[in-house]
Amino acid sequence: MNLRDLQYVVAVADLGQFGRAASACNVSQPTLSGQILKLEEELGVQIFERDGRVARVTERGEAIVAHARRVIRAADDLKTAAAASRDPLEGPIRLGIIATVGPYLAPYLLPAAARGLPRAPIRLVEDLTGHLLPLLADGKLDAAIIATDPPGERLEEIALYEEPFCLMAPSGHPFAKRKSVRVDEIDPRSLLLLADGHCLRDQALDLCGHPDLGGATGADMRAASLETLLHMTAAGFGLTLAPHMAADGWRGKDGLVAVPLKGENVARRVRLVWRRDMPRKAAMLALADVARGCVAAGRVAV
Amino acid sequence: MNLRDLQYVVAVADLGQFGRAASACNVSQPTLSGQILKLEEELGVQIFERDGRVARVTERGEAIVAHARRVIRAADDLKTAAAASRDPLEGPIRLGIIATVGPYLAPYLLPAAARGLPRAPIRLVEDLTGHLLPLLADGKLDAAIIATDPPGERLEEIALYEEPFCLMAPSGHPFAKRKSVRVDEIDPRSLLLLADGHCLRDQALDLCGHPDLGGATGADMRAASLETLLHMTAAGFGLTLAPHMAADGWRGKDGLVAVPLKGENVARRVRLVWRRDMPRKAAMLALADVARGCVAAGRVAV
DNA sequence: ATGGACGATAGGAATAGCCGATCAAATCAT
DNA sequence: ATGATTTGATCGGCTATTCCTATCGTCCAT
Repeated sequence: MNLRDLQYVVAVADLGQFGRAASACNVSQPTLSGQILKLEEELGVQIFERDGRVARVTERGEAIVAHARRVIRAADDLKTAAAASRDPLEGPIRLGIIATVGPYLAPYLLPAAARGLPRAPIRLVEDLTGHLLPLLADGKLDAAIIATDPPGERLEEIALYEEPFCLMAPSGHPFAKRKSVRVDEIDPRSLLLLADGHCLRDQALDLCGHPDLGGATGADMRAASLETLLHMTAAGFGLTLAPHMAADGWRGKDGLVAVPLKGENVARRVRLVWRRDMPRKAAMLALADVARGCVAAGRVAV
Repeated sequence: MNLRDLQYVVAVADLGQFGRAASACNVSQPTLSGQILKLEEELGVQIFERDGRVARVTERGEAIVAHARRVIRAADDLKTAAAASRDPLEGPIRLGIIATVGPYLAPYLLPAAARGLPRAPIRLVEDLTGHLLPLLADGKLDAAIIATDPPGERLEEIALYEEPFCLMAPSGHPFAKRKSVRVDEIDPRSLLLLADGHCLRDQALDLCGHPDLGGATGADMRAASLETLLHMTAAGFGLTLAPHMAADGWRGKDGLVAVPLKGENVARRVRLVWRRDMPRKAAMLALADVARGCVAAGRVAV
């Protein structure tokens, strides 16, 4: 058995074809075929079902493939650890970030990181929490910035900042003139919400209640971005909860007013998370420092 | 990089010498030296410090070695998974068992397992919980039978049975004639205890109090085995808490009486634990069934 | 039926891994 | 101090593995 063979197996499992897998691995198709055949014989398990069209993973093969992924991830970690032991702050950091933080933090974070971590270029991936965490677990991301409790013990986290929510109301709205609004004053049916999967959607529903009403909110919005939501709010379609950094971008613009919220937990905790096995903890801590610096020094948020 | 190279690294780290490591790996010393040298160059990290006498792991090497162990364990798991996918119930099970369970359960468990799991011979390792758990984590054991909560999320467990404690008293003792004794009636200073590291010692102290007195119990015993303790008790040196299965062995013998205990938590929960990554869960569940069968069917315990 | 896509097979070339023999440095015993 | 011993590195040659190109068989779609 061999690390390379396992990479071949994973490639076939991912791409569904021997030929594609071979070119992805930069070897010829016969080479890959032969090695996999040999491995199957060595293990006594047929991993793939070849029916001429596609290569499917057999039921017994599934376990093998899963373990192969684990081995490869561990080997990658070893290489990363070796590189990190030269200089943990050197080498690219693949950073996931949720869609309701990315647009507002990135413009500050990226330049700050370029200064604070000059040898560690940041590659940003913006997506939903539910998509980022598997990528993280798979070793396809080095870290992620999210706003919910990370699941399980396999992840390590460090808090970046607390970000209060604001109620966003069109300027004509009765709330627009208020100093503050209590969460229980807000009619959840008037709330405009993001699409499923955005943690901000769940947090807004948690705060303003009635998640049991299902999707029966006023406009029944499933907006793909916070900006869409804010435009809709300005146009008078309803109200929105926005994190402070998003609200800040609209300060001074016409048509939309940010009103502080009163109540329990009217803030979200934004944190940096990474796999506990990831060998560049020093880089993670440095990145967290940079991010905290953005928030503290800049005009950004809380 | 290669799985074999990583095995070489781990062998050197474990044995402290290139030569020994080479023979442990069944290769010549020049081969092993060469491969490790090549790996060090490839990773850009000097893993070992050669000073002519011993090969020490460098500080930067420590991380590499730790990751290498992880890779190898994952690869071993893959092989195990392959074998298990043929028949999970085939192949030896290396089973750790704590010293206060082993002598009483093993005589029933081993024959029962030989019948219930005929193709999975049990290799029993008796030791303290604190020694078994690292062996388990290292993949040097497949499972362990312990009586405390397993730490962390990396282990999976299944309860086997609840085993009440009995107060063991010499036949002349006032408690010997009682139907039952409350734990708070027992003077902890009269308790004979096992050596440090036995969970039963801690459990006895938890029940009868005064762990803050340090070792100031009556006879200040640190017995290595429960049998020693029971003999001491029979000889009148004090009292002992014994799990039901151990007490049962003395039933009918002169000089020692087992008295049921009253109170909270006067039982221990014996369970089977294994690494979550271990691919033979089916064998674990079958083994647990066998063990439960011993306890239920036999005259053993509760 | 036929062309195209896919994987298996065969034979030869390149590479990597291995061994025995030997060398250099450090340690130990006299 | 000095020779013996131990330990790891180096060298030359051998072997096994891995890889490639070319080719074939099979299945599917046209």
